[in-house]
Amino acid sequence: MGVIRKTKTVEVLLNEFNKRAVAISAKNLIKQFQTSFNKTTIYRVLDKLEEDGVLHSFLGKDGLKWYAKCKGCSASEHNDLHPHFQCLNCGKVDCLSESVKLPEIPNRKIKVSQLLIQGTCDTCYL
Amino acid sequence: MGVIRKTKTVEVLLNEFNKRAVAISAKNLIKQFQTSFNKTTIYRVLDKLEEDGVLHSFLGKDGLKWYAKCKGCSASEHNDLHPHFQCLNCGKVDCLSESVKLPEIPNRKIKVSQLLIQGTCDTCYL
DNA sequence: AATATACTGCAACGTTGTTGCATTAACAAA
DNA sequence: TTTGTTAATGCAACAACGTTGCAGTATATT
Ligand SMILES: [Zn+2]
Ligand SMILES: [Zn+2]
Ligand SMILES: [Zn+2]
Ligand SMILES: [Zn+2]
Repeated sequence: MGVIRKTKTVEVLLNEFNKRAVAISAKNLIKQFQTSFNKTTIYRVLDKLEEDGVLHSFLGKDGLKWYAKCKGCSASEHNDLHPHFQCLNCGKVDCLSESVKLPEIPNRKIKVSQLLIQGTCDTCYL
Repeated sequence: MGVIRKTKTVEVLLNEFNKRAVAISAKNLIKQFQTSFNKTTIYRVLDKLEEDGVLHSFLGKDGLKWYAKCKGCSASEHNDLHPHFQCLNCGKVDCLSESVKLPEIPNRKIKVSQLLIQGTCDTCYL
């Protein structure tokens, strides 16, 4: 399907992802824009933006859904196999550009992988 | 705290993990034993078994909580940094003994990591 | 057997996310 | 600009997974 119309919600959410260079959770966006948009709308716009290859999603440490901007993805090809880092202190989540070398697994066909690294981020690192 | 009393629930659940060599989701156990045990009890026993170093937990592809037997863990030291494999066809989840080499991340302190590999398992692999 | 308390079941609740449907707004054609 | 099509939205209700409080029960110790 894909995002077709340039609505207020799409504009505002996209602007948020452009402004902040980090990943943002759906929960966070819903809280931030609760006076402007309904949570259902936010979930649906995020879905569409992911289908379109504008955002990619992954699960954070508590199973919450996070989104971040894609680099070089399209609706037909998603390239989001990079690891993510979540700070256990401030909760911030970043995309890591470093690639992961997956272990060898006999007799199995690997399709996707998600690596979530947790620890202390540069800001919280004392 | 730890598991102290050998109750029926503990016995049955532990037996289940010993019988099957794979990871089991809380959801699965609740469904399987819904006539025998209350879901609250199952959640609590799993919690305790994890605290005791008998089981370790991780999140599967949908954010569901999975448990598997620990090898060489204790209440004081948990050694569950191995990756897991989830079959996209049959849903089965295994612990992988292979270790993962984490990417270098400057200015951050790594505490935990969870790697979930998804694909087709040996049984479903045609 | 009596006691202390860990464990259990139940009901009610919390959070994240989804669905159905009526209304509104975006876009294009007239 | 006006009109018409239909995607997008808001709302309420729901669904799934998991948690909490509390009263009653079972375990282990004396
Ligand atoms: Zn931080
Ligand atoms: Zn990312
Ligand atoms: Zn399989
Ligand atoms: Zn494991």
